[in-house]
Amino acid sequence: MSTIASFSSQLDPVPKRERRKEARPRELLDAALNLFVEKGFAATRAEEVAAKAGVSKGTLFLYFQSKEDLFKAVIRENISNLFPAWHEEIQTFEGSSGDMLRYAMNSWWQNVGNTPASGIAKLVMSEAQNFPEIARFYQEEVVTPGTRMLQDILERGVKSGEFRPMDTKQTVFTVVAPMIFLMMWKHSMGACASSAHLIDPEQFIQMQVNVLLHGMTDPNYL
Amino acid sequence: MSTIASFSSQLDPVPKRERRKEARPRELLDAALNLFVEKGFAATRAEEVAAKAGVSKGTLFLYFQSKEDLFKAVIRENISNLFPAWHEEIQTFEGSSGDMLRYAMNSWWQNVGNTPASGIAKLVMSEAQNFPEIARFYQEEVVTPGTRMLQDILERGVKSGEFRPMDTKQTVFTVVAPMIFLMMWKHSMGACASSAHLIDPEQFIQMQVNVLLHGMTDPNYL
Amino acid sequence: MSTIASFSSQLDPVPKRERRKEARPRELLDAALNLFVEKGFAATRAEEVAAKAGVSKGTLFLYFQSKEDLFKAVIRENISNLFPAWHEEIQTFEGSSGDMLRYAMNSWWQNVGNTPASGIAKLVMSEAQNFPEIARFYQEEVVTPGTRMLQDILERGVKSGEFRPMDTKQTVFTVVAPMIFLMMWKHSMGACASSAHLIDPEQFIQMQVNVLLHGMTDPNYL
Amino acid sequence: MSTIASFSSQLDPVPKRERRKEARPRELLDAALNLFVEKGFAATRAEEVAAKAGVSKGTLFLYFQSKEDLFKAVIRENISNLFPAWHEEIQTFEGSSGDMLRYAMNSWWQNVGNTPASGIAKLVMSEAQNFPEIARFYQEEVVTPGTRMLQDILERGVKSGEFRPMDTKQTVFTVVAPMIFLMMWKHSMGACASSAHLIDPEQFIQMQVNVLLHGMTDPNYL
DNA sequence: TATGAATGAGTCTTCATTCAT
DNA sequence: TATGAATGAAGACTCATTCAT
Repeated sequence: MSTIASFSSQLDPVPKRERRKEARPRELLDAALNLFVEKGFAATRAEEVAAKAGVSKGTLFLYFQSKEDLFKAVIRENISNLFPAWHEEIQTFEGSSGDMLRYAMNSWWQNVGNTPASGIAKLVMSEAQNFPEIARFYQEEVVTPGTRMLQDILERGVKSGEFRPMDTKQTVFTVVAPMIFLMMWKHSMGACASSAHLIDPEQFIQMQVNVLLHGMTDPNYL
Repeated sequence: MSTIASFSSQLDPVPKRERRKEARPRELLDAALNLFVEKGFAATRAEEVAAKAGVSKGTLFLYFQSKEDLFKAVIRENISNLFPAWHEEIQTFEGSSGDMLRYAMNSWWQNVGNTPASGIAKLVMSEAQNFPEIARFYQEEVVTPGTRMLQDILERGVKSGEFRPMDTKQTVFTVVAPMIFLMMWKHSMGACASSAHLIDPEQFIQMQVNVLLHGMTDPNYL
Repeated sequence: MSTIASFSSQLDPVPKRERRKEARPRELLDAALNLFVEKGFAATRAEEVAAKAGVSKGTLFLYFQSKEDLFKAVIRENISNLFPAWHEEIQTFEGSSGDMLRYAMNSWWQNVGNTPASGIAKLVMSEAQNFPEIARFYQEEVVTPGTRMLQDILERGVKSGEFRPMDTKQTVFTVVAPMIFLMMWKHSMGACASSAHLIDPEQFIQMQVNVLLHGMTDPNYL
Repeated sequence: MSTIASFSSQLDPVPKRERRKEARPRELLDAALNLFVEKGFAATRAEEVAAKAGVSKGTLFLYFQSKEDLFKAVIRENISNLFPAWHEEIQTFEGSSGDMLRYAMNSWWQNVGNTPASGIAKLVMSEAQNFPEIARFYQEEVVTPGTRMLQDILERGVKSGEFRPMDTKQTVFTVVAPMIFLMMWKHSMGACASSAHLIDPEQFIQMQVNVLLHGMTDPNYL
C-alpha cells in the first residue's frame, strides 16, 4: 500500500507552489465554506467544520490559527475564481448591447447567483464590518473587475447609439443592484419567504433586463 | 453657554439613580440602534447597550423582555412606524405615477436610506439565518407593507395607462432592489470604498428612477 | 367615610399587645404564606408577595429586612395556632383508644392536612436545611406537642389493655408517618400525579387506622 | 503506607488537565449527589459540582446537557438502577409474605434509606413544585416501579391467605409512608433533632413492620 | 501530525435590595 | 410611610482554544 501511495505521488509531482501542507486544509475550507454560507460566521461552530471535514476539532487549529483566520482563508480561496471564462465570453460576444446585457445577467445567474458562490458574496457583505480586510480584498478581486466588465457593456451600447448617453460609472450600479439584491434575498429573507414574497429569480432577471432597457413607460415593449 | 452649563451642572450633579421612566425606552432604543448597526446584533452585548444609554444592565431588561425583543422594538420604532404617515402621503399624492415613484424613492432615502435605520435592513438580512424569528418579524412589519405600498404605485400607473401592463407583484422587486442594494452597500462595501466605487446615493436614485421609467434605450429621455 | 373609619377604630380598640405596626404586615404575611406554600420559598418572588398584598415592592422591605426574614415570620406566625381547640378535644374524649386514635387522625386531616396549614409543614420540612433556626422552632412548637398528644393516646390504650405493650415514644412515629407523608405527597408528587398514583386521603386515613390497629394479617378485620 | 503515598505523589504531580473520560461521570454524579442533598437542587451551583469533582465548569456540561439532566442522572444512578436487582431478589424470595415485606423494608433501608440516596427523595419532594419535569421523571423512574414492587408483595400475601383481602393499590401507600417519612425526617427535622425526637431508624422499621402486619391491638404479637 | 478531553472567559437573564421621590 | 425605577451580583450555559497523549 505504501508502495502504491509513494508511486502515485511520484506520478503526480506536486508543483512547487502548491505546498503539500495545503492538501488537508482544502477539505476544511470546503466544509467551512458550506457551513459559513448556510449558517453565517458566528453561528458556525469550529467543531462542526472539523466534523464535516472528517477531522477532529484539534486538527482544525493545526491548520488555521483561529476561526477568524479560517474565515478569511475561505473567502480568499473562493473569490478569485469567480470571473474565469465568463469575462472571456463577454469579451467575444457578438450582437446588440441589449442582448449582451441580457446575456451577461443570465450568465451571472447561471454561474454565480444560482451557485454556492452567491453565498460567499452574501457572507462578505454581511461580515464586511467585522472583517474590513476581507471587504477590501473582495472589492479588489470581485467588485472592481465585475463592474468594469458591466461598464464595458454599457459603454459599448452608448458608443453604438443603442443606449442613450449616460454616466456609465454610476449607471453600472443600476445593473449590479438587482444581482446583489437577489443574492442577499436568497440567503436571508428568501429562507423564510412567506408565499407572498417568493421571487422567481429567472423571471425577475428577465423583467429586470426589460425594465433596464425599456423602462416602465414604454408602451411598445412588454 | 458654558457659563450656564457649568452653573446648571453645579445644581444638578446628575444623580446616580435618575428616574426617567418616560425617556428610558427611547434612550435604550437609540443606543441599541447605533450599536446594532455598528457591530451587528449578535456582537452587541446587552450591557453595552445599557451602558451607552447610561443605565445598568438590569434596567435594559426592565423595559425589554430580551435582547431579541429589543431588536424588534428597534425595527418597529425606526421603520414600521414610518409606514402610516408614508402611506398617507402616497395615498393623497397628486401627480403622475412616475413622479409618485420618484417621490417615494426620494422620500425613502430621506427617512430611511440616509439614516441609521438603513443599517437595520442590512442587519436583518445579515442575521436572518441566525434569527429566523426576527426575519419573520421584519417580513411582516416591513417587507409586506413596503412592497404593498410600492405595488400600489405601480398598479396606479398601469391603471392610468402611464405604465405598460406588467406583473406588478414581481416588478415591485425591481423597485425594491436598488434600495436594498444601497443599504447593503452603504453598510458593507461602502465602508471601505476605494474611490473607484463610491456611490453618490442621491444621484444613484435619480438615475435609478429614470432607468426604471424610461429604460436605457429611450433616446428621448436623459 | 373617614368618620366611620375612625369611629369603627374606636369601637375595636386594638389590644396593647397587638401593635399597630403589625397591622399591615399581616397582609404581607398572608400573601407570603399562600405563595410560599404554592411555589416554594426560592421560587416565590418578593414582588409577587407585595403585589398579592396590594402594596409595592419597596413596602415589603419596609416591614421585613429580607425575604428570608419574611419567610421566618410567615412560619412563626402560622405555626403557633395549629394546636388550639384540637388538643382540648382530645383531652376530653370518651370512648375506646382505638376510636380515639381514629378520631385524632380524622380530626388532623380536617384541621391540618386538608388546610393550608399542611403547606406550612411541607415548607418547613423542605427548607429545614436552609433554615435550621426555623426547623428548631417548628420542632418546639409543633412536633413536641403533637407527638406528646399522640403518645398520650397510645399510653392510654396500653394502660387500658386495649393496645399491646409497646415503646410508645417510638411507636408514635408510626402514627405520625402517614400524616407527614400525606402532607408531603399532597404538596409535591400529588401535583403531578399520574392517575396511577392518586391518593384518596380520607380513604387512606381509614385504611391507615385499620392497619395500625389490626395489621394486615388479622383475617377477622376488614 | 505514608511512604508509598508521598513517593507516588512525587511521581504524579496531578496534571492540571487529566484525561479521565471514563471516570468523570461517576465523579460528577457523586459530587452532585452530595451537594444536592446537602444544599438542595436550586441552591447548588453547577460550578460547585464541577469544583467538587475536581473539574472546571465546562467539563460538567461536557457530560450532562444541563443541570436538570445532571439531577436526573443522579436519580437514575442512585435509585432507578437499584430496582432490577431488587426486583429479582423479591421475585425469587422464598418465605412468608410477612418476611418478604420485612426483608424489602430492611433492604430498602440498607440500600437507600441509610445512604445519601435517601436525600434524593427528600429533594425531589421538596423541589417538585419548582421542577415539575423532575417530579414527573421521579414518578416514572422510582415511584411507579417502587410501588409496583410493593404491591406485588401485598398481592402475594393476599393470594396466599396470609394477608386479609385489601385494596392493594391504596394499601401500598401504607407501606410507603414510613419510608418517605424516614427520609424526610432524616433530612429535615432530624438534622436539628432535639434528643426527645431522635428516631432509631432500624428499630422504627422493625416496629413499623410489626404494626403493619399485626396492628397494635393484637396481644399475641410483640 | 492527529485527537478530543478539558478549560474558562464571555453573555444573557433574573431578582433581592436600595433609594430618590 | 409608600412607591417603583434602578441597581448589580449571581448563575446557567456556550464554544473557541489549548494541550496531554
